[in-house]
Amino acid sequence: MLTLTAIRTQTQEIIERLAKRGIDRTADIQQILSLDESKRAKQTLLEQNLAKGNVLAKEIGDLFKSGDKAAADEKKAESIELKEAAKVLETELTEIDKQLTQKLYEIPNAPVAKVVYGKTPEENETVYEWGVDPVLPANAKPHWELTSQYDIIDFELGNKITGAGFPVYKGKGARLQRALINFFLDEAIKAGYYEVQPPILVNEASGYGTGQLPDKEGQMYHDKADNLYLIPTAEVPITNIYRDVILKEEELPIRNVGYTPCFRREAGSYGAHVRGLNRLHQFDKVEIVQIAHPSQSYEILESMLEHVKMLMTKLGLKFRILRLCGGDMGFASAMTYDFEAWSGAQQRWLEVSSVSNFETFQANRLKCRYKTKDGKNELVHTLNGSALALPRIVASLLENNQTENGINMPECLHPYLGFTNIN
RNA sequence: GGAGAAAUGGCAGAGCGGUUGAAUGCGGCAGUCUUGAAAACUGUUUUAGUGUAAGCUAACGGGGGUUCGAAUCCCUCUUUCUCCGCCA
Repeated sequence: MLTLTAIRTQTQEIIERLAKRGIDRTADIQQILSLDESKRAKQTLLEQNLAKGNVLAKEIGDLFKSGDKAAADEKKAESIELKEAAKVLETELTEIDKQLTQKLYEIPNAPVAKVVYGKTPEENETVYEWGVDPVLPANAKPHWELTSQYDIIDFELGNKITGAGFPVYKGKGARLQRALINFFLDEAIKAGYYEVQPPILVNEASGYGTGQLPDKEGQMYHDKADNLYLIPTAEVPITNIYRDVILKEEELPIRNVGYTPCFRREAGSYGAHVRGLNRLHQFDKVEIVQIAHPSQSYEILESMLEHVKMLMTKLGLKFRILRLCGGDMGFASAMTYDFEAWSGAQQRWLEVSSVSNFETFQANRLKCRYKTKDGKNELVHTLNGSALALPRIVASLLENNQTENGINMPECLHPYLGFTNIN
């Protein structure tokens, strides 16, 4: 969530930046400011009351020691009165605070200067493009036909075992998954990331920490018996490692990478554009996460883009990078770049990675700070990106590399695959 | 899953109803000494809110309660440890 300090000191700027998402939050911001004001007023009253109570309690203690019971009892009565008043104040304060927090949770992050105004994906800016159109055979097929032709991914079998969106990877299909995961992890480690293997179920606090809750409650699978959520991305557990943590300034930046399966309910999406691997309920992803000094976070965002670019280039997939417009950005992000791979047979771009800087938005909820040299605690910036998500990479690889004699695998995967061609 | 014990500052570890934000040790930081370092000695060392500041308030795993007053008593949840059971 946005910090109260920012809302208080840069009110107008925040409103203008939020407007880039195509929303007007002026009224909400004003309400937050007035709630904040009445909260502080109430708090001052309560604290004055408590201070009096503390003095009284001490006096009563002293009177008891000196044996002056009558005087002590008199003060006791006064103390009880104070306490009742305090109880009322406290209830009021809690109520105001609840409203304030609720309001703060509802405000998305404010896009930074570079982000353009826009409401739809069409308004995203293309900032980079690489690769050439694949040359496909005359009867080129979309991946969902290729996967059944070569029997490497079985959607029907997944339907039987679990349901739609839970495919079974078979034979070379399964090995391709494993190869990609290992390739992505190894490349990240080479680039200086530290591998972690986090839990794939998280508690409620973690969901709030990275902003999935309360915003995207319905998008996560929820185990009600134990109140745990299946992660929609490794970002959640990996970033939450740093919840309630105060880091040393020299520890920054922290660079973590992790592979996990990801689970998304994707409620309400149907149709041809979500066919095959285009949208799944369970998929695999290697995620890079950085905890950064605020002065370095945009430099780091660039370096993360470079890393993903390198992966795409090695895989030989034609791709482009979009800087998302305000309206297309995720709730918690201050700036996001999407990578899209070209899908030759579908003749469309498929989103394969999303790299974002959240600035202090997550850190504020997580209470992740670093200690400056003069001993002050400041919020860190958090960043993350897919490097990469598998299904659409697989879709593009299969479609773009299909030939009359099978599907050729890119060279970078050969050592991981143990074969060079799916036929 | 059953039985028992426990949870205190960066760490170890006292305190078990009267001022305790918390003894002591270690670690960290600053200084004295030293050519420098070590040792020794001295000082300092949690966080959040509020306030221009002095200060005030809150926090001893989380939540609730008893009391004029709770780290200390009670309830509850969570976690950890020991023993038993089960088990990849």
